[in-house]
Parts: sequence; structure tokens; C-alpha cells
Amino acid sequence: MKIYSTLTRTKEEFLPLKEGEVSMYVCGVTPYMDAHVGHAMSYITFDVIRRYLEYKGYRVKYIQNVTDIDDKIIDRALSQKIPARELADKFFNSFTEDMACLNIRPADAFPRATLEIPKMIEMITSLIQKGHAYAAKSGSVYFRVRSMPDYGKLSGRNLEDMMAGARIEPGDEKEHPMDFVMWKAAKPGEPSWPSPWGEGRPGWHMECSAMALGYLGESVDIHGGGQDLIFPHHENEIAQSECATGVKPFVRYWLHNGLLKLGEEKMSKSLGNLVTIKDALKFYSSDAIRLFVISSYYRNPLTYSLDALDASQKGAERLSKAAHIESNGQFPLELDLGSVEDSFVAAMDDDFDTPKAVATLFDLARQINTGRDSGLDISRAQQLLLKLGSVLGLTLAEPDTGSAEAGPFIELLLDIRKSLRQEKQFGLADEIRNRLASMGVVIEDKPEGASWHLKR
RNA sequence: GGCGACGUAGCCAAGUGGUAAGGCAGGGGUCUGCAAAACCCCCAUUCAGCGGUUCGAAUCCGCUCGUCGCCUCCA
Repeated sequence: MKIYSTLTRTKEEFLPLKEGEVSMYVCGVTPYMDAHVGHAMSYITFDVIRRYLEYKGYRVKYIQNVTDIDDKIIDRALSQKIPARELADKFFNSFTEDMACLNIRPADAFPRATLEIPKMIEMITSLIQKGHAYAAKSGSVYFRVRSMPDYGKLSGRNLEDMMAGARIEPGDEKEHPMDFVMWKAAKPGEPSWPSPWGEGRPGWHMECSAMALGYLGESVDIHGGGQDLIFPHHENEIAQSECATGVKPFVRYWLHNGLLKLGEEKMSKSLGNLVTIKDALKFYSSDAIRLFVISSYYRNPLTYSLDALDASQKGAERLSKAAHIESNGQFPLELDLGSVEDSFVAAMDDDFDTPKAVATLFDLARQINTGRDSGLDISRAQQLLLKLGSVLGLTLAEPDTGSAEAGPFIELLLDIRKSLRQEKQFGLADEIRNRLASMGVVIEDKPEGASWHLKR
């Protein structure tokens, strides 16, 4: 299996530190508003990677942090006149719901920044002792970038280049403009925690270093996040972690997903051009959203559009139907299921080439449908389709019949319509079908009788 | 300005040296009372453009044009 690592900018053979086990850390959210489809893209990507690694037989330990204290949370909590903690809880719960709706499996742990402060203080203290950090007179502590010769290796930058375009804050207390804060001195009224340098709160990059090291050890196999985190966030995590432990590499494989665009721009909270996951789920199924994401290669940018989502919705329905159509054939479909699975694996082994893997699923679906039409037993092929679908996190659930309440009434109408059709009263039969369709109930007449499901 | 991606059919999107996967849309057909679903057939002599290397290039090299991301919070 080959995985592209941002650090080396090449596809590398994947070899975890411990045989059979993979430690995986993915940067989580800052919960101060509802998550958007860009977040969905990132977490679907890493969910698929996790599922595939488990499919390959690895035991995966998956950690995702929660940045439950930062400027945005403080600002927003202040304007809503609620404690920062309450705001963060509210939107973290919302995030958890969204992830569940998208069939994204929860991490093994969701450590929160505010509960990991002792670990961070310990790490910062050690960095100061080693000369990699210093406390300024405000009580903030900064990382000394010049103390690390290979600072910039992840993002391919060097200090001189960065200085050219750097925004230098006037009256900065930092030794070097690129030094970054690990511990922020508290301003009056802000939530704060005691530290050897006075009341304050952790800097953003510090929590991920402390948690990755604390939960997964000094060398993590996979660390993931969006490409927008490469610099400065992940660069600074490397700096803190490698300087604190002396162990290199902090991360063996750095994975970054491409960013989701809305129109010509990146979808982001700060630009405000976003579609929340909750809104997307009003119109599209979890499988449709997932299929939209995995139909494109994870390192490439992807543009959110209704056309693309509509296409994915149709595609997802096609796969679900193939996975569940009934056949009472006696003779099994002659299809080399092993080679189908091999194609799937070959695609996924090549740096998680999900678009190609998805193509094998559609090919399999066609084989299943053809086999059914020929009166063959397709159950084993259907099992394979469901199995490979689940590796990609697709439920391929049977068409939705919604809450059961309307069910008996729809069945009643179908019975009446059946009689009408038998009596060649097609005008009335069609009217029932059309009226139900306008209410979102799709009827399909089949040789064995009519079936119905809700249109998404 | 520095760093990094990308440009393949109407749309989405694989393919990194051997002659263009897959999905959606569209056209024709089978099935159906009609639809829907499903199936079959068709749908890029061509991969932003121009040069070069090669027996052979969408794939490698150079240049040009265009788009995006990061360098400030961001998945």
C-alpha cells in the first residue's frame, strides 16, 4: 500500500511503526458554529482511510481533538452571553450529530484542549528548558523558530522566504516575527488557567502536539487534516513535538485532503460562504454526500454544486438498488468476485484512489443487475457490494420508506391502484401514481407487484 | 513577492510512457397499458495552448495562458 505524504511530496510504501497497528490523529473542529460540508469532506476522507486500514487488517487507534477554547469561541460566547464552555459543548454536540448522520465513525477519543492543559504546561516547560521557547513579559510563551534548523520542512518554506511576505505586528514582544505562541497570557475577563507563567490559555498548535504525543506516542503513523492546516498549524506541531521529545519523525505520514470550494472560493467559516452539513442533509442522503466526496481524489480540490450532488444521489440510489434487488435464481452468477475485490484493493492501495474504487462498485452493480435479469442467484455478488461499500462508509441502505405512519395508507392506495389496473382503469391508476409522486412517494411497478419509496 | 496544487467529453471525475475507467445528463432500443427501475447500443481520433524528448506522451521536459490554495483564523 502506498500513501502520499506531504512531508516528502511522494507516495511512500506504508509501514506503520508497530506491525499490525496504526496510530492516527486527525485535527478536529473548533466548535463555535455548525460544521459545514468542507468539514464533512475532510472527516469522510479520513473515515474512509481508517475503514480501509481496518479492512486491511490493521488495528487503528484514531484520535481527534476538540479545540474548545480559542478567540472565536470567546467572542461568540460573549456576544451570546453564555459561558465559553457551554457554547463549545453545544456545537461539539451538533458536530457529533452531523458525523453520525454521515456514517462517520467516532474517534476512539475526542480529547478537549481545556482538559489537557497539564500535559501542555509540561511540554512547554520542557521546551523552555531546552532553549526552544521563552516566556515574554506579558506572560505569553513563544516557540523560538530559530532554534530549529529544519523549521519549515513540511510546508517547504524557509524563514527568509517567509519574512518577505510576513505581517509584522508593531510592538511585538516576539524575538522573531515567525515565533508562534504556545501559551497565551489571559486578557481581563477571558477564561484562563493557572500556569508557571501566570493565568492564560493554550495556543492552538500546542494542544495537538500534546494530545498526539499523549494519546499516541512520540511517533504517530498518520496525521491528517485539511491542506489549509499545513502551514502554520502542522508545521508548528512538528516544531513543538520534535523539539520537545527529540524524536523524529513526530509523524511518519502526513496526509492532507484538498479543500472544498463553493463557486470559485474555498468554503470556510471566516469567508461565510458555506453550506452546513445539516442543510445538505435536508436534500441529500448520507450516501450521496459521501459518494460526492469519494468520487473525487482526496488530495484534489472539490467544488460543491447541486449538479454534482444530484448526480451522486442518483449514483447512490443505483448502488443501493443493486445491493437489494431480489432474485430467486437457482444458479449462481458466474463472476470472479475475487478479481472484483482485487481491483478495489488495487485502487485503494494506490494512495486511497476512491474514484477508481467506486468505479469497481458500479461495475459490480451492473453485473448484479444483469445477473438478476438472467435469472441467476446474485446473493454473493450483493454481499460483496455491501461489504466493499461499507469499506467506503456507504450504507447502501434500502430505499427510504420514511417514518412508518404513512405506510399503511400508501399500501392501501397501492392495493386500490392494483385493482384499477386489473380493470384497465389506467387513467385513475396513473393519477394515484402522479399524486403520490407529487408528495414525494415514488412508485415502481414490477412483475412481482408495485413497490414504493420516498424521494430524497 | 515566496511556497504548493490544478487545467481530461455538456457536468463530475480516474488514468503519470503503449494507444482515453466510472458516474450524471443526452440520443436510440428492449421491457411496460403508460411510466419508473433495469438492461443493450451510441456519446473525447483526443486530454488548456505551443514547442521538445521518444518507435510511441494526456502521461516526461521547457515555455505560455488560465484557475485555486497557503503565507492571518480555517477541515
